[in-house]
Amino acid sequence: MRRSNEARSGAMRAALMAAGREIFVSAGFAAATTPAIVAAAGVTRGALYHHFTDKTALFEAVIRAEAGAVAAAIDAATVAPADPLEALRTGGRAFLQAMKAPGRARLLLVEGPAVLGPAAMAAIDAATGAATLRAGLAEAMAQGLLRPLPPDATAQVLSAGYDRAALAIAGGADVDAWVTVMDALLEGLATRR
Amino acid sequence: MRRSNEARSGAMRAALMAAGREIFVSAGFAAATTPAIVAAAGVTRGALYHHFTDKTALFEAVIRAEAGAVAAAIDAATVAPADPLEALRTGGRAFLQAMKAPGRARLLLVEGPAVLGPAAMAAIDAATGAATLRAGLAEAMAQGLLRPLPPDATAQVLSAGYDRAALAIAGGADVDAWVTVMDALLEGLATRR
DNA sequence: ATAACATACATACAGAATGTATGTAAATAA
DNA sequence: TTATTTACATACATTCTGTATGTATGTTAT
Repeated sequence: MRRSNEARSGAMRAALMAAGREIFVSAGFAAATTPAIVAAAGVTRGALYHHFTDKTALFEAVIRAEAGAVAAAIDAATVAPADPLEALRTGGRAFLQAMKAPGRARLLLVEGPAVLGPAAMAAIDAATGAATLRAGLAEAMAQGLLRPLPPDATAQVLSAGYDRAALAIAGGADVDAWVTVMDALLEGLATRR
Repeated sequence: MRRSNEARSGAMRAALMAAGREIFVSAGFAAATTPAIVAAAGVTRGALYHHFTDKTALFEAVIRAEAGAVAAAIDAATVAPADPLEALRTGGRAFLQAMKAPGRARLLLVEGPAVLGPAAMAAIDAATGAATLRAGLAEAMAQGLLRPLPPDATAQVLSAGYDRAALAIAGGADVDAWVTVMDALLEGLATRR
């Protein structure tokens, strides 16, 4: 069985990331041991430390993949938005839907900020989805649909609300109540007619 | 020098919690080693493991103290509120003020949820401050000052916004922008007149 | 095609941290 | 005062992390 190095590396990285995701979710980053991870992948620690500088680097790769998946799901859901406000509501719902993936909320909202730091997580989010939210808000404000407010802080506060909703839903909470509240929040920020 | 066991234990627990807080803040829970903590307290690991079952138990004691301090600061600031809505705004500002204590935002909002879990942190918050916020919202809704919404989800979403604000401020952000946004959020949820 | 080299991965090792077990001194109880 | 519990220190066993080293497989050049 002869495989190119590129194919081998790609498959190995994917296998390590999948195993890492599994252990990180079930045990948390701190209790996720590298022996457990490589056992789940059916390899040795040599492979892990060949492809990733350390346990944190593997974790970061997993986080980036998760963040990318969420961003892709939101992008796919917000094609052809009627208006910026509707786009925000739709994007929010798509976010909550995407965050239902098992373990994803814990990875992106709890472990990630603790392990990589809030700043690094913000940078990852910015590279993926957060910029879209901020741009959507700014656009809605420019069109006079939303009250003029500091766009950065507004985007982050709304994002924090959606994050908390995602965590609650991951914990078994009812989706509808949270969608209701988030929609009310957005409507409250809309200009009066 | 003769001291009662109760006094000894109290002083030792306080010293360990102070040293733990210091190291947890500077290094994070994972990188905070028990040798470093007891060195900062000027004792040995024997004292630590006599008073706390493990490193996590010490951490939880520190977290509970921090949460209690925040709750006390909010309580002190919200004596004699004009109306429920004003109480919410005042409480929010007091929260942001209290969260300026160095390292507090990281402890309560980043490390705590990761180490103890979001559920345990919610329980700690509930025992301290979160119940007040929820009650304030419910009261404001009952008086017709706020739109009727699921009180739990609403309280958590607002709390998440204030949390994010506290983290941003801890990271050096300007307080005013965040107060503006949070006040706008509350005003948006108020009933129209 | 084969020698020379690089890449992929496994094995072996050194250091450090955690939690426990055990030992000693001080305080409380009998 | 003696007995017993409490407070703390020291010593130990286990386990994990990251690195160093070794081997096999793939790639490049002559």
